[in-house]
Amino acid sequence: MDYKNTLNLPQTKFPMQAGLVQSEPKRLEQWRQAGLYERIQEARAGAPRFVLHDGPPFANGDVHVGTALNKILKDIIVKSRTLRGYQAPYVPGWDCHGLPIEAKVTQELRAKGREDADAATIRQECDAYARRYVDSQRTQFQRLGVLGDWYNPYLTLAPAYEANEVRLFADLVEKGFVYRGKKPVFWSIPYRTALADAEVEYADHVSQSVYVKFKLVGEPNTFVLIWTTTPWTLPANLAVAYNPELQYAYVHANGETYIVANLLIGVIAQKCGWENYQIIRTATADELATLSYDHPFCPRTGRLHGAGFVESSTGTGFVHIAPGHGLEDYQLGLQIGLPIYCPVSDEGRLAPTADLPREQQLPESLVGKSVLEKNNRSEANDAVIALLTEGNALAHREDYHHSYPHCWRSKTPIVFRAVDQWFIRIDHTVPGTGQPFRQVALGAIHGVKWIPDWGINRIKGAVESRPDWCISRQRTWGVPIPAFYGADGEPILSADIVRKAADLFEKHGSNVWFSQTTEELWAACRPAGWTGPEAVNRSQDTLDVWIDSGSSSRAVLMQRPELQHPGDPMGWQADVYLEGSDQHRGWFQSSLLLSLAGNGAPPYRTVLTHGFMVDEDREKISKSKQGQGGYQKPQTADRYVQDYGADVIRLWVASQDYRSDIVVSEERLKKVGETYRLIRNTLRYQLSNLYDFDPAQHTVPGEGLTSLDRWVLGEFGRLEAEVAAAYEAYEFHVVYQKVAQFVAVELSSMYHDIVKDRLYTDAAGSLRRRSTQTALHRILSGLSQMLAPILVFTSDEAWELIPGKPFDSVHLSLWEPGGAVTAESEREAWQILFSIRERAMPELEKARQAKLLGKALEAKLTLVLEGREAEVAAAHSAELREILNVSQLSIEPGVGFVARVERAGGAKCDRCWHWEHDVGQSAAHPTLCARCTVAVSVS
RNA sequence: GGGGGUGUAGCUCAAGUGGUCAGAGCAGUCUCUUUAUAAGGGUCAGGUUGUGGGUUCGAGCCCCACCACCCCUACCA
Repeated sequence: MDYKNTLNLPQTKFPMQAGLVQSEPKRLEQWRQAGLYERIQEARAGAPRFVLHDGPPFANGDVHVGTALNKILKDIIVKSRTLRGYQAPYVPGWDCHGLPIEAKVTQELRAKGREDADAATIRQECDAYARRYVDSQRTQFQRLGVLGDWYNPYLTLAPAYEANEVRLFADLVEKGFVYRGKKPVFWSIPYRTALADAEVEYADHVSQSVYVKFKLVGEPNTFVLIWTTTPWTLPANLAVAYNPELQYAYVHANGETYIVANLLIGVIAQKCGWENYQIIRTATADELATLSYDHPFCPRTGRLHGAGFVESSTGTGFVHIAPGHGLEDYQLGLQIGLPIYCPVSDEGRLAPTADLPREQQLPESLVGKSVLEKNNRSEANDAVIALLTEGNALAHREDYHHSYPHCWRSKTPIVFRAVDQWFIRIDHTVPGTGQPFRQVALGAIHGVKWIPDWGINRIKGAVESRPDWCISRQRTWGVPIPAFYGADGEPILSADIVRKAADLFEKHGSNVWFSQTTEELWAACRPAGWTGPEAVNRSQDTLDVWIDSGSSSRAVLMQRPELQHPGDPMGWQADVYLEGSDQHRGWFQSSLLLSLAGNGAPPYRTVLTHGFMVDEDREKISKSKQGQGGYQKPQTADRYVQDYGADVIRLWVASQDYRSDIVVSEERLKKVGETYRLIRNTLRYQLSNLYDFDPAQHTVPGEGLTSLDRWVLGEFGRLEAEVAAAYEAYEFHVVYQKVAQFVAVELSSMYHDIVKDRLYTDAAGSLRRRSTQTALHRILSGLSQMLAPILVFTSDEAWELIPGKPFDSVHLSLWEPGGAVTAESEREAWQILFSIRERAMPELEKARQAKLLGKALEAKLTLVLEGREAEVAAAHSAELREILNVSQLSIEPGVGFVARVERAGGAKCDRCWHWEHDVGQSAAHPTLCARCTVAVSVS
């Protein structure tokens, strides 16, 4: 007779093969139809709130793996808090304004021959463009298993958002933070606009550096030598700076006399080809202060000034000062009363200005020369160098390799250029505190928790060193700065005006600023009882996009009822912000400054930071490398999802400590795929052995469980507690490590392997089997729950098949970890038993290698034990035999540890494969052991 | 050029205030199983903790220098 079908062999609908790429979209659809996100929020109504505020990605392009990492981490946090009973809403957002979209749209319009499109038209196109990408990115984010309020996100282009952003701006105006000034700012020539610090990327660059002779007035044949990497700024030169702390000397060479810094003489001599130079005498700082020089090609003179920022590491010790082209130059210029002279037009061409008499300015030959570089050369540089050569003012010219700021969009080198712009004054004295805003901000930083803790240094560094915030952009696609200009050209800006504009934006969208006439706008925005000048023009500038996203505390956190912490006066503050570490300078900072200035408090309580994606060589994933065939496939989220499935991607995200860099490689993903299969098979094993288990009827209470089951539940309880703590601390890689280890060791290698015999061969309804099923059921539920934030699809798939579950989705369930605890004495006994097992296994393996036996059940094992081990083993000999999985075990007291293996006696039971002496006692079942005979007759 | 971070077996992670702490899992090897079977069990092997110094009776863990990579920064004018 074939007894195989009398066994309780595993049965389940949970497939071994996941087929994630096909199955995940189905589950996603199931969730969508069920309104899972909404149901979760309803289920947690009244529960304590946990708010993670989303940093808005830019609504352009496909979702990059790095962006996917960020979103997945956020989702893991939200889901894990939800699981623990919090109401954790997730409102995704998108950053919709800005140069990349405007550039793309104008390009498209140009291609369609619509070069004459006006601002309002361009903006409508931009709006449509941004929304298109919001849709496409939304789909990609959802595919990752991220749950949220996807169809009610926050968009920085929404009229209500713009209105609240502008109201926040009004508060800043009211408190005196905002001013208009002419200062050097980053300027993108191709896009004809000022750029924010955060819109600048550093890249390697080769500059044409020149050593230039400035002829001293009244000292024949004597020159001050300056060095610059930007020859095109020389027409703007108004002074020369030296460092009073440095030593300078007169040097005679090639028949001329030069003044340079002592420390640099050697280097300069080599570069300029001074073969037999002589140091004539030192030049004191007092002496230098009296000197003036003739500009090399503009008919004017300048003076020398002491300045601490001049360094002696490179150059000549003298710095050419152009207050219109550098921040330090500008500051020095202000100090000594120089005009902020910037003879470069918006288009990046040299041009005279009204700051100086025309005759003192650049020669006609330079006018119109373009500063913009192509292949490391620019017309302006070439023309200036030609003039210098002509005038015998060029001492040396060489390529200079360094990293230089570039426009993030056009990838061209930016220029520093003084223009009239709107600024936020960072050192503004905060009304009511008497403290400079910068100090207030630094103080507030200490009230926020930064994870990892070095994050505080980053944000402090950013706030300490930042200049005033240039907030105006010469662009169309953005929130207009609601300012006007009077007949005299002076700006008109007040909080009341701005608030009225905000109301207008709220009603009609900010497009009104471009579609209506100045008269109409002024009529709508002019405050009642206005006594100031009347507006004749409106501002054409838009706000820096960092003001957009940085205003989300006002425009989102304070607006949405579901994001408030009821009963907390500061309840609008988010619990967590989570972005890449570059955002210390970016969104973390802009959000902090704006919320502090406008709302009076930081927008967040904890700021979490993650590292960046690097490839297998730990080099950053770069577009250029992609272009050179460095990657086989595009580094988009979708591509990885299509290859591995979202759950594997999520497990990969969880597997690494995200606080440092994240390695993305096929090898790594394949390894994680292995772990995924291990976990999946574990869940499958448990499910498949619960096919006939109804927790309502069959659950065995704690005291009735077998000791082994109590042991495993105790271990599992400890795991749950550790995993819960790891989630709490945002250490998901610890979750991964602990779970993977537990699944591989405690479950797969130990418990599951041991318990197979009971589950398959005991009578289906036997206490021992039901006891083990009780444990499996408990572990399966808990395991699904602790995996749910990471394996969002797989855990739900398993959960669905768990008998008697009280929630229809694991994501709705409440996870209460760390329930069962094994008594200490029982735990100690099991530790001893497993330690004996560990030492006995190799002995069994030796016998196997010697071909004495195949499976352990063919063995009889004799253990010689001493002391406590002997005691425990004797008291638990049945358990010990079971965990060794041998047919026969004999324990003998003795000395030390000896394990003797021989073939088991008796006969092999046809059903359970144990070797027993009681096989054949039943006439009905002559090939069965006594235990199986009972099992067969019961069932 | 400055600031911050990282660097432990092929891969991910561990190793309170320096003292059996060099460990785990995975992958790899050999092997047993056909009652989780495109699964499962067992066995073995793997690292002079980026490099070089130093402090100490004793250092992945403290100090110094250097190297590699990542992030931020500075118009080296």
